[in-house]
Amino acid sequence: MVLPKSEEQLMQHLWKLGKAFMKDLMASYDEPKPAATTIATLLKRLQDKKAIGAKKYGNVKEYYPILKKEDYSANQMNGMIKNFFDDSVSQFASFFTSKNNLTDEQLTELQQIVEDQLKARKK
Amino acid sequence: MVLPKSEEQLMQHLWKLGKAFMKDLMASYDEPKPAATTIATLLKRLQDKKAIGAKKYGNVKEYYPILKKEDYSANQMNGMIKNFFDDSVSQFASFFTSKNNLTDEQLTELQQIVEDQLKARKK
DNA sequence: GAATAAATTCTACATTTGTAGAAACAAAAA
DNA sequence: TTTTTGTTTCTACAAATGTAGAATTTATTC
Repeated sequence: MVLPKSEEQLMQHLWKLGKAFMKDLMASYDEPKPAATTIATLLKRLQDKKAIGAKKYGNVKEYYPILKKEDYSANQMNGMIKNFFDDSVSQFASFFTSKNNLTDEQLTELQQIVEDQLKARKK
Repeated sequence: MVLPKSEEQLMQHLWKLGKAFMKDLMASYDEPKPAATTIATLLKRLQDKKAIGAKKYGNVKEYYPILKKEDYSANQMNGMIKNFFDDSVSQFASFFTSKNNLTDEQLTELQQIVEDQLKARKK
């Protein structure tokens, strides 16, 4: 599933909140906030796509994500890797570590992560 | 710069080719190939956006990327990190290494890359 | 219970994206 | 030099996306 930018943004808020009412979502937008009806439209579209669900309380609904952030981002990632790195993870890794996206600390942290990961697999 | 899917796809072909005439681009699409006019439209739009340039040879044009793949993908990547990993590169790295996107070999390779990178910086 | 406020549903519309036909054009082939 | 063919330019249009007003529905407050 690939969502348009505006819907993805809303999903980000909802993922962060876990579940939320209109007002919570509204609150999570920066100024200048979109019109409530704009958010409502996006919520409707996301429901149609089954990316989110809603539980009714009176006239008000509480929304919650159905699509998992992990799944969605893994997807995105794979798309990126495929398109920008010829499906070669190492090429990706190389790019990712060289561009000074990372501070020395982060790089050291990454080293640790990789090590742990390798250790975990050996078992 | 964020490009729509279809334009990005065309950019991928052009990045791979370096520079290309219509027929080269056409050739780089899998079956079922889009209509030539479809590609032409995308080329036009990309020119308007200054993502590509063209040199005229008679009635024919040779196209070349202006937007660099490295820049474009770095952008994408940063967007992903910001949106999906709270701006935390290490969180991203962690996700990235754990998802079994990586074989043991690749992970070892990454380890090497990180190490080299660190070593290079120490200087 | 009437007025107010928030959320929802319905409707609308401009812009962007995906896709391509028709016409014009120029290079190559016959 | 006429025909053919690939390319470009122009035009078009449906679908998706971004944005929101109007009307309606409830819940809440006076």
